[in-house]
Amino acid sequence: MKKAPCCTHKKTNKDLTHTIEFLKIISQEQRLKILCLLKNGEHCVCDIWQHLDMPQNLVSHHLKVLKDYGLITSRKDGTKVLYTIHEKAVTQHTHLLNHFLIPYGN
Amino acid sequence: MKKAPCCTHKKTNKDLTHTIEFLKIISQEQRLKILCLLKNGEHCVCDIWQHLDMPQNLVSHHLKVLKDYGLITSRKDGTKVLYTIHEKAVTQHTHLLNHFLIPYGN
DNA sequence: AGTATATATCAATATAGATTGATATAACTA
DNA sequence: TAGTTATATCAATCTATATTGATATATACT
Repeated sequence: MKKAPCCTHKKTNKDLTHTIEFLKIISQEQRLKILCLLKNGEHCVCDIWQHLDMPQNLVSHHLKVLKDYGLITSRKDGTKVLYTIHEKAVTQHTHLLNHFLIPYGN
Repeated sequence: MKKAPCCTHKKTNKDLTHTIEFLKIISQEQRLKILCLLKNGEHCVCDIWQHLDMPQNLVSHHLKVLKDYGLITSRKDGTKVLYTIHEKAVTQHTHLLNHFLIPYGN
């Protein structure tokens, strides 16, 4: 049986690990909603928790997860902290994902 | 604050639920490996568990999850069961995912 | 300085789901 | 029919992580 590249090559295996990490992070309703909200512009934490109707500390926690993995960035503005999607990083990860799902030439 | 479509519209909310289900299913190393293996051709269960070095019953279980969600199909061939990726379904789900992550016009 | 608002952190609990071991079913072969 | 191979199912356990409640920090305002 011919071995598939996704499971043999070291580089591809590393890519797989990264893709799984990425997927585990975004496969969570609250976090995907946050990303979707941020993809169209900068928002502070209070915007987010009021809009998504979830506790402030939980939003902060999810934002930390997203930021730690480089999917969003932040900047301070007075007492507020404004978050933005890191479009380039997200795009790179989705491209990597497609690599594992879509056959060559599609 | 202008509400983002991903969280307001009923249709989009339904899409979000489906996308989350899809992501939860593929955000699992063994399952993504299986999909990656199947994306380049049909394989029986014994191919898969031998190739991915995991117990047969676990492979069967993951295959069931993937099939129940329509990401793969199967056909019998004697004692063997051959599985294939359902390319169209996978592509549809990845498109839906991009909708939640990539800003309009990108 | 004292109060209010915005955000972050931490420990504890709850919960979903991956994995394992044992066993069942189904088809082919001698 | 008995034995062998391929696959599926079930119950039990293990593990990761989302959520909650309480609290800390940091900035702005009077």
